[in-house]
Amino acid sequence: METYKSGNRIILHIDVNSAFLSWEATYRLQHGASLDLREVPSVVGGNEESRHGIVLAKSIPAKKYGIQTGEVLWQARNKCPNLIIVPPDYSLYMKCSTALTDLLYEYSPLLERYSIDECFLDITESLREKSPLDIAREISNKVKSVLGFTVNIGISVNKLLAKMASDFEKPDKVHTLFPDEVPKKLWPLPVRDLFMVGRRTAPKLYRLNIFSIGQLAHADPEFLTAHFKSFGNLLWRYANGIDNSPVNPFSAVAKGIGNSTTTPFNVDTEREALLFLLSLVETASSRLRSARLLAQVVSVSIRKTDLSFFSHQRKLLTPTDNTEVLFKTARALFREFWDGTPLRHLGVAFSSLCNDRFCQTSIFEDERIYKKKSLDSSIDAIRLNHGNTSVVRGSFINSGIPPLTGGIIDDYPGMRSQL
DNA sequence: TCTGGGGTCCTAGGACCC
DNA sequence: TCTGGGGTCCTAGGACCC
Repeated sequence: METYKSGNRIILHIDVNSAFLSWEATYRLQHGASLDLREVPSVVGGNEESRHGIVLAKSIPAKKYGIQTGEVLWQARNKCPNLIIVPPDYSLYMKCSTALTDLLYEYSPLLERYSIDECFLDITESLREKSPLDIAREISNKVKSVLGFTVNIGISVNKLLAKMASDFEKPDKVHTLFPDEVPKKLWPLPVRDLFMVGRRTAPKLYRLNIFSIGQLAHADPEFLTAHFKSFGNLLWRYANGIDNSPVNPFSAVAKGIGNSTTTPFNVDTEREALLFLLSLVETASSRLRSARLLAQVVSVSIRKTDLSFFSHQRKLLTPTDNTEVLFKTARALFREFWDGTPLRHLGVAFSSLCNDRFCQTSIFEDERIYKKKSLDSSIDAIRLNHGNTSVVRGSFINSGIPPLTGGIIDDYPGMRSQL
């Protein structure tokens, strides 16, 4: 039986089951642990003392207690008193993610890394005598035997349907969702399950008497456009399984680089706020330089203790990767819009990026910029060779504020909210 | 004693230009 | 002396993803 037609592309969506938790469990088993975290109620969670205490990933037994990703840890513990909580190890997760993509490249070069634990793979040209289901099962078995963790794989003719398919029953399952299966497999699902229907859009759809994906698919596109603008049309197309976006192996080119942090304590003085901003700029600008990028837009964001969020941004005359220039811009922005109320979160982001070899530099750049550049690159090199704490700005000493804030993860694609 | 940190994309309004 | 229309750029905010 052929549920796919020749002429269609065949796309797989590979999704690691409970990624952080599976990777943590696999690593621990390989290093002598006797307990498999996946088999007991457990979560990967942040540090509660520094106000990072939320659930980052949960085991399936933990899910049965109603524990949800993003939930605060004390709530999770209330739901399950003997919950095991382990801290995250992002460098391990990056290694596991890379090991997965290396394995997938054996099946097709048309691989798009969608997030740390999700990939799209276009296997149209790799099919030959095998069926898509055969290849998916082969990949699934190989990942399990070679890497030790399980994946869900969705198969269809486009990325949207493949992604929806991989979200069906878990873990360690392969599902198809070909266009002729859409009415039976996709349309009965709650509309909230559709990709791009989030916590704000779902209630708006309910008010329009749309509760299932099928009801959305059968709604009048013009009616949806009237309520949601162009987003309404996107929703209608997704509900009908329509998506023409290609698997893009080059999607990893960064459009923005940012660092943000929830501060361990409320920040209510400018001095402390600026130190946090500086420590964020230090890591974000060093990521910029190691990716050989310059930024032309600097933005600063804050979150107040009531969780309200504000941001300000400014475009520079000349793109730069210089820590001092970027920090001074961030400082000016912050001073312009902070009203002195206590903050629980600060962020810095750089965008309008361009390659440092092809960027237009200003004719007003003077010689001092070369000294600044060489200072930045010297500090980067020392930190690389001797650790991040080997060179630290004096203003941080005895401040209680870390001199560098935010992870330095290179060559890692960001997430896109659309396919 | 509230909810992390990394992203992308879209929209609306204002400034400014011709 | 009273005002059109089209276009681009910039900025803030809000939605979504994992």
